Amino acid sequence: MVSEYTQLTQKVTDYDLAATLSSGQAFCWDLTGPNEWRGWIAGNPVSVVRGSDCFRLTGRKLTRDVAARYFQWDTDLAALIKTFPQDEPMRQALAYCPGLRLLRQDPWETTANFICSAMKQIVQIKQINRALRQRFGKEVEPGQWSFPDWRTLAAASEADLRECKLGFRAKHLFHAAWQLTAGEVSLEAVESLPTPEARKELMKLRGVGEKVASCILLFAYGRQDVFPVDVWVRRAIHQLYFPKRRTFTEKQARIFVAKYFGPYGGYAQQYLFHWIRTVGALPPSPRLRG
DNA sequence: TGGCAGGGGTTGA
DNA sequence: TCAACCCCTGCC
Repeated sequence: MVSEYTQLTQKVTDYDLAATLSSGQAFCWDLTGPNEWRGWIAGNPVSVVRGSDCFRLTGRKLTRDVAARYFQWDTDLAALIKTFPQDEPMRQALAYCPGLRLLRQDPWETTANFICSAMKQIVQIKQINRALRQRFGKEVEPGQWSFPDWRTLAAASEADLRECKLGFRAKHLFHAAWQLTAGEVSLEAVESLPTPEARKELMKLRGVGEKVASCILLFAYGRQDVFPVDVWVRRAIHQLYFPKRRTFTEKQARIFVAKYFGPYGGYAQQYLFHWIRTVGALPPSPRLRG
C-alpha cells in the first residue's frame, strides 16, 4: 500500500495556493495544517504543503504530469495578466491577490459540483461534495472517499441524493448522471468541441444552464476566455463599470464581459470575483445593509 | 430561541 | 418573464 504513494517537490512562483483552493472553483480541499491542504486529484487523495518557493505533494498514484495538469503551475501568469484590461478595478483585484490561479479539474466532478451550486454558498457546496463522497464514493483510505462516478449516482435514486442535502438539485444531478450513463451527452466529446458547441453539449444536461456550463468550461476544460456571469459578477460589473446605470441585467453583463476582458477573461473574472467576495469591495446586499 | 428572508441557478409554463 | 424549487445561514 505504501508503495502506491509518491512524493513530489515542485518549484513554483506567483502561486497563491490558499486563494486558489478556496476561491470557489474547487470544493474538495480542506486546510489541515499550517500551509497544508488535503484534497483530491484524479480520484486519489493528495496533500499539498506550500513551502516558501515550492509545493511538496504526497499522493496516491500521483505523477508529476497529473499534478501539473491539475495545478497548472506551468502557466505563464505574467504574460496572461498583461492581456487584462488596464483599469482601476482590475489593478486592485490583481494587487489584492497576485498569485491566484485557475485549476484544471475533472469534468464530471466539476459538472456535479456546479449543478449542486445553484443558490448555494461555497461552504454548503463543500458539505454536499463531502456527503456525496461518503454516501456513494469508494473508501480508498480509511475515512477518505473518492467522488462517485455518474453510473453510481444514476444507479441510486433521487431520494438517496436528497439525503446529501441537495434539495431540488437532487433531481437535476440524478437526471444528469442518468443522461451520461445513457450516452445522451459525452463529457469526453466536449474536450474537442469549439467552445460554443461545447457549451451546447453541456447544456443538454439537466441542471446545467448558461452559468453552470461556463463554470465547467472554465474550471475543467481550460477554456480561459469563458467568463461566468452570476449575480455577484453582475452586481460587480454594474457597480464597478456602470455605476450610473439604474439597472443592469445579466444579459448586458454577459455582452460586456465577452468583449471587454479579452482572451483570458475567465482568469480576469476569477481575480475580480475573489477580490469582491473576500474584501467586500462592493456595498453589501440589501439584506446585509445596516 | 425561533421565525423569517434570501441566496454564486435552472426549469417550465 | 417569472414563480417554484430545498435547505442552510444569519439577522432580528
